[in-house]
Amino acid sequence: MIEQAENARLSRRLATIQLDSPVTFDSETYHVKPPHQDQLIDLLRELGFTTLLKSFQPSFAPAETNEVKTELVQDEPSAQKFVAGLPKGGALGLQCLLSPGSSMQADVQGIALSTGDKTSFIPLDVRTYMRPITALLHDPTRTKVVHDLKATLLVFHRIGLTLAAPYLDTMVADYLLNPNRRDHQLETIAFEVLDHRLGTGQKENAAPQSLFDEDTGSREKAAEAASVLAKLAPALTERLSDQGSLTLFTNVEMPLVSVLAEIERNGFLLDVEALHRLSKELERDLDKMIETIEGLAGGEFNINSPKQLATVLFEKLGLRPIRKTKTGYSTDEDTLTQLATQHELPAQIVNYRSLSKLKSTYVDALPELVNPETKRLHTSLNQTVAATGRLSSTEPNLQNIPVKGEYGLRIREAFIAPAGHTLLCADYSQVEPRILAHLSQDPRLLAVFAKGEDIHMATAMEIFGLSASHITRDMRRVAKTVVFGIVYGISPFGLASNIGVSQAEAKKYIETFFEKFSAVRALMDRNIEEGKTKGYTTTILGRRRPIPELQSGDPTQRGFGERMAVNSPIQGSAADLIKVAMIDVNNALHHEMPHTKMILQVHDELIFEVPEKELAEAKHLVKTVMEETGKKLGLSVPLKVDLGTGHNWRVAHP
DNA sequence: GGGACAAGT
DNA sequence: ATGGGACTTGTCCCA
Repeated sequence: MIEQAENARLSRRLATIQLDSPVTFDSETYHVKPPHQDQLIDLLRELGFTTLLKSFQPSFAPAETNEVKTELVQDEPSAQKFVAGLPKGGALGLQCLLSPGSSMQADVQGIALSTGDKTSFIPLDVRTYMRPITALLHDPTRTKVVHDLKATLLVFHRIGLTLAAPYLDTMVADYLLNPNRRDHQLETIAFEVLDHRLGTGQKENAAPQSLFDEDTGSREKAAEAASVLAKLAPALTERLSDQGSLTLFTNVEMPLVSVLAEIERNGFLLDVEALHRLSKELERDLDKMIETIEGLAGGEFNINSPKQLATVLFEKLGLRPIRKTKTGYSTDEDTLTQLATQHELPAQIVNYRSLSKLKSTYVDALPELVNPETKRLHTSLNQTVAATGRLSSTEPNLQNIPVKGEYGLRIREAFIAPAGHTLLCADYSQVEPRILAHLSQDPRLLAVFAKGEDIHMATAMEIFGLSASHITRDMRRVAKTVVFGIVYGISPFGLASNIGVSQAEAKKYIETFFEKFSAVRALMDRNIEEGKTKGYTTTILGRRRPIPELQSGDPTQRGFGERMAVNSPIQGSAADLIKVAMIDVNNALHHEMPHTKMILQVHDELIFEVPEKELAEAKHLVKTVMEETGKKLGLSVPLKVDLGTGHNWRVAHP
């Protein structure tokens, strides 16, 4: 509308202007036309513009309806009739209908079950008719197809229901098929795989039907989802099989789901009182620091605002900016450390920032997340976020609890074991370098690990060409950083800024490393080459990661892609490995020591809560099973697990 | 809602 | 002339 008025105005104006060049103006050309629906939807989905996609979806609602014919089951005979009428075995779609509210507190109002052509909805207010249904939920010949299985398992557990394997979680399946995507919603998958527009089945303001007397729309929606789930199963299975990920999916990712649910349910005990005391202490320290800082700055300002800080540093105090961000001058730690030579203020800011971070993110935030019923901290371990195959942790993120600095360690101290129990931390020692050795088959690296030598010492000896007795702590530190850099896809610049040497010096280290461990260079070249020709990289268990950046014309983008191509197989294989270990350890614990509970995974580390009496036994079991995982997966190097124990995470950390 | 920054592996 | 380590999540500021 606005465009039209604008166009008309413009046409009139142009008509009054004498033009020298023969430009024709046709205002029609400038009219905004409706988008090319299908192309737009495809593009938005490909780019992961979920919110935009949703905003477009309603206007594209197709004329046809996806309504699913559904039986309502609310007594034993009808339950029996439904179950008896189902074809034997195969996929059973399951969708819970939750009461409104957060997933942790929500109640199950009912469940929809479907084989694809037969669908039923079972309200869960009365339980007398549940027997045939629970038999169905435990039928080992039926694959339970669920979207976000972990959430379903958690909710089921709360209401005393169980769901037996085998499972097919469509969310996780889609993650293995498209690990770069952030969005793995059922709606998106259904549309892409089945061309089915979910949620269009129910009409707006549908009149209540006699069959579904309450909340008709939601019940229909659950039924439709269940039916779609059943239909997705064969298609997703085929896709996974085609890309060589079906074994990973079936033998690792699916069994892992219930392990993760269990970890989340177990939770971590937190010493809230200790954190409260720490908070007071930090507050005092921070107040003092604010005074000092404002004294040095010559006035009040918001230290938490990088923008205001930049004004103080670079305008008021006239310090020379080191580098720019998109929006202004950078004030990150690296910059401030450099500025520290010119003025007292920057060092104070660095200090203030680190304490302020600890206080707001951990000390004050963690107690708020303690579940009032269990009195414990229940993180969410997400299986479908990290593109490399790692897990991620949210609400709270327990994978980035501080480990450095006095205050950082005091925070770890607040993660405790209950009376009569102790924490057991089991840490894979240098998994990534070991995987590097395995993937590259570099003879020197293999030898180092076979002999159980110190990898960083060994590389230091090679890089500097010295015998063990001549390697200083600093040389070992440099070697360690070089190995890390190699794993991440190194550049001389990155390494140089990391170890504080010149770029030329860093380049020399890298070159020497590659001379001594030439199979490692060959591996990287191979990873990049494979990424370029196939479009994706793979891990030891066949996990894929597409790297479209490798095809980019932009050298920066391509460089980025090359580093991902180097890092993803290593980081991803490490993720594969620990996932297998988690499943095996959990199984062993269930069989042999049911009172020892796994309570967290932090990428290469597993944490357990153990009754003190079982500690010796648990240590042995955990270490053995974790180290056996390497042999099980055919690794060319032994795996080493370090153990630590104690009543809090600080002392238990190896 | 995006950017800057900082915490972890 | 400037920029090149991977993967995350949470907090804060600011438009």
